Amino acid sequence: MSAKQKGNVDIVAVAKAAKVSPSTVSRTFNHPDLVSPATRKKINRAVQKLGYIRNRAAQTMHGKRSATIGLVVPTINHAIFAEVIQAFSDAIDKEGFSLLLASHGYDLDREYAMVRKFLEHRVDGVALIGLEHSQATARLIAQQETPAMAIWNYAQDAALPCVGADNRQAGRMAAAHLLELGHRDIGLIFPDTQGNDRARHRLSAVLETLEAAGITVPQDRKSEAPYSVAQAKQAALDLLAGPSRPTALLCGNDVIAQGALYGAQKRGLKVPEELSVMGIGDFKGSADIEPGLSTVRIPAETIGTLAGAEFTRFITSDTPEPFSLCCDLEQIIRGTTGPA
Amino acid sequence: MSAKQKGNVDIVAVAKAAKVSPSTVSRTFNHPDLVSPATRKKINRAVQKLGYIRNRAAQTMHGKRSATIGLVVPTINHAIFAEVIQAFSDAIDKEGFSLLLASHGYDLDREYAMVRKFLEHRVDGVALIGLEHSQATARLIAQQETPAMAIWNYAQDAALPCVGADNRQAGRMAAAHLLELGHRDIGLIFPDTQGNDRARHRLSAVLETLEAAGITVPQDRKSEAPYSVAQAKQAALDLLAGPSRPTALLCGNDVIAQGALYGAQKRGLKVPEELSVMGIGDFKGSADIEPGLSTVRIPAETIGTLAGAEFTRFITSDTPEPFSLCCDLEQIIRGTTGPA
DNA sequence: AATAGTATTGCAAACGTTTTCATAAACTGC
DNA sequence: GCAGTTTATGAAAACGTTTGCAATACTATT
Repeated sequence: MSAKQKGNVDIVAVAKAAKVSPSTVSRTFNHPDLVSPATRKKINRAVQKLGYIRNRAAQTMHGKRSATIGLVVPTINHAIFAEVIQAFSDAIDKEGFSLLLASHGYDLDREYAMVRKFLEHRVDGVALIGLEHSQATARLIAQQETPAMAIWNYAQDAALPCVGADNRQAGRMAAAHLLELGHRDIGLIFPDTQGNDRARHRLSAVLETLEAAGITVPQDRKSEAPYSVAQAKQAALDLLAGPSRPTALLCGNDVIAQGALYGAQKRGLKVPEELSVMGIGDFKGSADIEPGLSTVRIPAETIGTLAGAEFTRFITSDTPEPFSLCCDLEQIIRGTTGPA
Repeated sequence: MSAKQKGNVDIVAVAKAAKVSPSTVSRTFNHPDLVSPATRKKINRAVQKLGYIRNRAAQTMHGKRSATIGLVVPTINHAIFAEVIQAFSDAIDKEGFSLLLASHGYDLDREYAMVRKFLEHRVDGVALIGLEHSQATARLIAQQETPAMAIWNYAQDAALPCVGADNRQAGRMAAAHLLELGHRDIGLIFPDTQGNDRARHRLSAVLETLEAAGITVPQDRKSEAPYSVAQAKQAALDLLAGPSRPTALLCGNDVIAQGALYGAQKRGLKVPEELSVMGIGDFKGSADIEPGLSTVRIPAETIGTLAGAEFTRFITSDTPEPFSLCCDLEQIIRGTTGPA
């Protein structure tokens, strides 16, 4: 029927119940074609009866893959990463891998600690967000010879295989859109770029693009806010408080843009007539805000799925070749941007 | 200095380098007080030099804890669960545990598969969302004697230790608020309650509360939408299309409420003057929408943190006693609800 | 200086698998 | 029937730890 006495149902208990050797049981799981159908049936019955569950730890110890992949993200609680995590998780699950997840709160030393923790668990691979990591982290994964990859950023000369998008390009596209609409007095709300190469690349590309158009953004048009709707809203309120106000706000990502939009609405400003708001990211939900958020689409789900698929392929391949994928960006023009 | 030849730096390599026995090395990690400071120093130097990283799989196999906890959620890509996951992850990380995460997309059979997968990895505990699970899942964890807990729901007579809130109470509070404001024609937008006891409890409590006030909600005032802003928006548009429209919308959670709000705005309705919108959950961001969303606060972060803390305590305790915590709900009245 | 106790270390068995090698049995084709 | 294959199984070593037990070295007590 079911539940046998103790909890120690192992492969030899199954073997005994099926009157075969442990080796045969193991083979039934790993190379079913090598064991006769009759024996297989006997064994499966025993497995059922005893409620046997394979012990991955033991397999791992033997040198087989652990069938786990570690993913270290800055934060889970964040529209954009949640979406990649979901997609990545689904993709590797499809290949039989389990996801070990940790977050470091944008602290590269904690990132190192998390990677280390995962290596203790002998993950088959470590995936990180972005391409900026501490020396120690790089050394660790190199030395350990554990497959590693970067998600979210793409760069030709990246030290790690990566699947992501070009954040500089994203910054350029966002700025270009506002320039095309004739805006010349543009406010910027970006997060702290320390340890966040995504934000840094976007910001520098934005500034370069504007400069190329002859625009230098004065200090009082630059504001810093973390990826929080509430704090971005406050930052926007401040930016829009002065006697003169910008005609457009370019935001580090859609969360900030959403906050900025609420801030503008609170100030009673008509968007996009009196103020344009431009985001970057195109998060789930950005399309549904009223008015719909203009932004640069970074295909989070695609990136997550692709990353998971490529990484598992890389890990399971006998002849692994490095990979790198650059996902296309897209200007999404909705209702928050209009002519200056 | 660093990187030794192969990748096979194990405890005996360290032992050799430090000229002690493997047992002593092991003890240095697990019972440092049992080994002399001098020896410890020698060993630590060897560890540094060789870049040794403990092998959890081997420890696990020996019968020690795996130091992993499996968390199975309906979906990651979602405001509300992202928040609990984050809090739970942080809480167990603080106790040295790693998080194995999987999602099942509201499919209880897939949930079973995920739990099984985790048991193969010999997680020290399995945490599930909600109290509704398949028979097979229950049997599995019972038989395996793996600690298990439920997050998000609370019920006195729960089969599992749980940390969460009373979703019926949440439904009652939401309905009560609208009744107090004098609403009698109330539209409902809820997700499919199949395999989702949170939603089911909320909905039934809402209906009971309304009925107790003499109100029966006609079929054409009930709408179904998944937890998606876009689809909820559509559902709201439909509900508000008829010749007569409800004076209030009560939504299954804040994501739906957000969609409903956008739908109302799109219809050109003034909220809360012409239509009240009530949510449940108080997700991150609900406070910042314009106008701020009225809702019933379910303290996701608190729940996650508490759940993580209680669970690890339970797992590591020599004399584990079952636990259960009911987190308080709170009516949060913001700008989307007003008198009928 | 002998004894008892304590602190430190090593030996070896155990944990649950997988896999190499060897063996036995069952087929080939003549 | 017989050598040569092929197929199915088992025995045993290996993976990297932890820990109970035994052995040794040191300390304090008389």
